[in-house]
Amino acid sequence: MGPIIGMSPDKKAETPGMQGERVGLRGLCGGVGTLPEAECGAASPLATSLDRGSVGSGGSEDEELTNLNWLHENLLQNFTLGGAGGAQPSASPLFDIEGDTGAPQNPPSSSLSQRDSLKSKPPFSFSLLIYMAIEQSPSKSLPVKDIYGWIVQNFPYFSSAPTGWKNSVRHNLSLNKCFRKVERSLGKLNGKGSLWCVDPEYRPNLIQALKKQHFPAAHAFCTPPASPPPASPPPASSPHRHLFLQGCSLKESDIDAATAMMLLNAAPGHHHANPCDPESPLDLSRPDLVLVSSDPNQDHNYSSMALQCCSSRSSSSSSSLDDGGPSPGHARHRPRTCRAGSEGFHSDEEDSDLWDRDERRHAPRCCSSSSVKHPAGKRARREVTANPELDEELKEAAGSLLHLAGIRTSIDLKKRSAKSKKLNRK
DNA sequence: AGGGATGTAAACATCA
DNA sequence: TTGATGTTTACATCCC
Repeated sequence: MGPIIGMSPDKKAETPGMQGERVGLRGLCGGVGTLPEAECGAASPLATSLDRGSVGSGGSEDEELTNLNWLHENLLQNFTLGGAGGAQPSASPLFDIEGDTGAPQNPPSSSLSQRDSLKSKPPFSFSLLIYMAIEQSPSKSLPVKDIYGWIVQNFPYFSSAPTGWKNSVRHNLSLNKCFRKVERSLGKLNGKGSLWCVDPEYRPNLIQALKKQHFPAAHAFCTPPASPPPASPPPASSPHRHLFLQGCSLKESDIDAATAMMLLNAAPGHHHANPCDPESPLDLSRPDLVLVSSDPNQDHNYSSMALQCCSSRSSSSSSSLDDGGPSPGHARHRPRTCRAGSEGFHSDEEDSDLWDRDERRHAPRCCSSSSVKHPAGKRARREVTANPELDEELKEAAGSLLHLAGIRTSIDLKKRSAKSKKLNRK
């Protein structure tokens, strides 16, 4: 997975639409400062989205379009609606967590071929699938079962696939540092297992991974007319990706926007509250969450730390979603901190910058890590940095969205040509 | 060629 | 007891 470059944190402030949506979600959940599912369990995406009944209504074997279509249909449309329409409920079933809004405006089954395409194996890694599932959930946390459900719903391929993929999902959840286990609240004792959320610290990794999964080939295959075609062969790094994109007729803007959606939806600066933090509801509207550090050292610290740990493969696209630690063994089999229960469900903010990876790895699984903690909001502060790279990405994302809306910005054009040049060089 | 990422399978433990 | 969940290990494959 990719070296992850954190995103500009200003998303919240800059995307009122999303904010409105979040606010809407928050309002739906009704609760603030409570465990995600404890309050929003009824609003579980699964509870609503699975009801849409598009699962397994399979068809032919369109192997290619699957996921961009899916991404486009579900993420982009939602986002654009949410962004342009303010707090309009999403048209996407994925985001239709209002629950009872009836048939989605753009049901996945609206297009036969599209639906059919959903029967193919997604080109996303399990990490990304899990990430998307979690991110699509209103509470930003899901039990394993709901993750299964989300995957099955959105990728019916898995509904008929051998159940080994579930093992893979669990394996990923356990193994991947990007995901954190969150014990269900005491008030939600029914139901087995824990909630899983995305570790905000690693969210950029996942975003980057998602981006990398689309961008290179997207540029190769879907180069916009404004840009010269890449001279080199498409850098599709895998046959699967290649296949997947070969039939892709999506415009680059679609792909960009898809990524943009994810970027914006999941940027570190996004500041939807940490689902792992009982004190931190999904409240994007809280201006106090946007802590902008004026300390360049902090910024650099964060940036360098994040970039270092996230780009262990020298900004190639394949650094681990794990922290990119030096030791594979360590990276892969890190002891997971137990954010368990009401008490163990500690905020990510408590994770320490100084608590380096090794310490983290060697920390006891169930940490009453009160001794090594950060003051709350430190992460938020450090993530809201003036990292120009993040800024660029955010601009790019915004440009993509504008482009999707038919508005081509100068930034957009510049970025695209720059991208094309970059690709040509490669 | 080697390392890393990813996928898959399996064993095992825990818990409802 | 059973099934779901979670962890860990091992191995294969692909890509850089």
